[in-house]
Amino acid sequence: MTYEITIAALADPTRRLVLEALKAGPKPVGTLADGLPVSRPAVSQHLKVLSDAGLLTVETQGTRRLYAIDPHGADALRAYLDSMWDDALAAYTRKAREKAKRKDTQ
Amino acid sequence: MTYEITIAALADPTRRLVLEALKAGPKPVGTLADGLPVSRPAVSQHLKVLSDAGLLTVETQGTRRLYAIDPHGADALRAYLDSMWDDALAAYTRKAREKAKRKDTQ
DNA sequence: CGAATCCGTAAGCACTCACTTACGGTAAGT
DNA sequence: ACTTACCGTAAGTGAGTGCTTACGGATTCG
Repeated sequence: MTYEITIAALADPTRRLVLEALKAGPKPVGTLADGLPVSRPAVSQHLKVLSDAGLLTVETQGTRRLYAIDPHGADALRAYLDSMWDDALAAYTRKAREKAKRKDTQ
Repeated sequence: MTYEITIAALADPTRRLVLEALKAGPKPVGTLADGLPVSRPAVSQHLKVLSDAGLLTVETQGTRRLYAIDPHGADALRAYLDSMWDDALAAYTRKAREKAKRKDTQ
């Protein structure tokens, strides 16, 4: 899964509430909607977005559908943040070191 | 800085392009705009959003303004991802272990 | 087989937001 | 002082999206 879709999925506050609710464990759609400030169809749409982003897993049990957090759903996003900010931090420290060296040789 | 603003700032593709461009080092607004598919005012607006999110630092040099990646800008977001998905992973492995145990005692 | 439950999807609407052009303000060069 | 370069902001517009109500499909229970 690409990290772009993951960021877009996490950008919505209601979808983050869904994830928070799922931290306690898998839940069906109706139960999730009861604890959220939006309607059940809205929750269903958010669950689709989160699933497409690879953040959730689905398990069908009869007419119910159990949604759960995918433990590896945020891996790509974490890798992106690491690559972006590790490079930035390296450039930062390198520049700071050069600055110190210049000051040293003066 | 709260992670919500960080996610919202990173959700836009053009803003991610700005960050990619700044990986090579600090740049003024005009130089950034030359390498991006949008106008200079658009870049200026994106830079404001990124700065408000704590992802960028600004340094004024005469009439020019040098923007650079803040090395600690994504810390809050990383902490959020860690707390959310470490818990999910713990719950997942715990459940898997219980499942194995049940199978064991059968 | 019929009723009820659980859920996803379609259609429509209001709102947000990314973009553009136009403008004004500040610092450097002649 | 005047011009030029660099930049932020205001105003307006169009596309994207999160929400609702309404509807239809699938499964379970009587």
